[in-house]
Amino acid sequence: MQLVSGDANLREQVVDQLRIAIVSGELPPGTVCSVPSLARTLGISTTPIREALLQLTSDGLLQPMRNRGFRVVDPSLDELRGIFEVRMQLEASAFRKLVRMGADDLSELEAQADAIAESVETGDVPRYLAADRAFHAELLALAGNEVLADIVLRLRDRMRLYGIRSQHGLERQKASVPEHYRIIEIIKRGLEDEAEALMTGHIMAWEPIFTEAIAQRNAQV
Amino acid sequence: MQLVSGDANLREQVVDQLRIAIVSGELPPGTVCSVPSLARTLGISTTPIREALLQLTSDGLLQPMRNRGFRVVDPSLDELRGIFEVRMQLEASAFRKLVRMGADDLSELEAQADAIAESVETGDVPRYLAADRAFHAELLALAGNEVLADIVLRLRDRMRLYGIRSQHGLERQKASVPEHYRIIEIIKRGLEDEAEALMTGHIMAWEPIFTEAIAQRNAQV
DNA sequence: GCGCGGACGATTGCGCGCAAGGTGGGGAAC
DNA sequence: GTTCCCCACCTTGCGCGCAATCGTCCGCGC
Repeated sequence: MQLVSGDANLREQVVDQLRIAIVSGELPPGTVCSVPSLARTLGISTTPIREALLQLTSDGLLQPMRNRGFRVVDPSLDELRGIFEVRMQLEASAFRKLVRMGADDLSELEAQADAIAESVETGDVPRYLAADRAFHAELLALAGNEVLADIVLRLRDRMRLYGIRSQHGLERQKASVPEHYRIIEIIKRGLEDEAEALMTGHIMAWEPIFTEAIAQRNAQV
Repeated sequence: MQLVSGDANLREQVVDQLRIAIVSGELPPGTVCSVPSLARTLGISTTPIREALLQLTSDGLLQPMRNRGFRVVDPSLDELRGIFEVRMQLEASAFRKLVRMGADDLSELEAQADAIAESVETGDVPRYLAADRAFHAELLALAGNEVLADIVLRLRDRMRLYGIRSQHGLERQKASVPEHYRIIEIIKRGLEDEAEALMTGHIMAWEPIFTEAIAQRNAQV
């Protein structure tokens, strides 16, 4: 893991890098991070490390082990199911609300949909993830409930993305491309009846992929 | 504000105390807290203070002002509406699911419902809040989605309780007593059709009370 | 061979100092 | 009186050391 000098303060850099390392599987579940060891590895002081680990603990990615360090939590199937259940409800209802309200400026959505399509074309998985996240963030912002948007985005950032590069994962990425354009079209035309079903399917299609990936991982261990 | 020696570490004590002070209105919106000033006030070092303020910032109760301190965020009506919208959806569907599944042990719920009734009887508002929170926490736990339960409880802990002691607030407390018993009865009898409406009403009945309280406060300033 | 105890090592939580940076107010200039 | 500039104060973010605590491992006794 390497710190990039993008953000100003060290704490946020550590949070971002560790989160990526955890959700991508680079830091497998069960790995124990400690404040002093990470400080040595990254060549910085313990203070921003400690603050970052506390943040990730609050986010549900780490769990503290008294005087032993912070352990990367096991992504249980129950947790995954719980996350998908909440996301499905909130994003579907937010989308339906957005379709009912209508929206003026869909250019950002269109730009991100294009970025998603290009990423799938070129096989650029990190860019796909970033663009997909940005697309849904914009969608949620348009729906006009910041609290809901914040919750959903945090849930996204908490999910392990183990199956993303699998055969099924790549197929799902490809299948998601037209769905994003369809989402935009539904907003433009105000097709409220189609909204909920499309969004539900769009989200839940990922569940078996992640479930399978986590189940495989658990079977290995 | 005073630190109680209940929890072990100072950080959590500070978080809890500050959260109570903020949601109760003891620390009005706009108040600026700084790490060194709070450290002097509480007579402890800056480190646990700083960690607590970062936590509350992440929870949405404070917002950092570069080199000026942490400001208690203004509880906008939009935010309140957003919180209620999410809570309504999640708690109602979780309750419906629980009624469908059924539950074995409702003794904890009954105990908390009794505590709620007693608190209203004696006018013990803090105890009412604690018991009501515990009741709904148990309800969410029985529904079997930890992720959802965590989200809802965090939203509860984020809401300002300004109107709780008003005339309408006290009336609402009294009206909520039979509703809690009714909730238990609905689980016992598996009355799935009544579940969603009751829970929605039970939650949303508070919205105008808090809305009014916040609107009044905003009008004063 | 097996169970137990004590010491070692590592970790957390907290206290504290310091450099960098921004805010606001007071004083000077016009 | 108004405006502008500069300085002093306060803040954040980070580095670092220390006491208390817990897990672990090795050696000793049985």
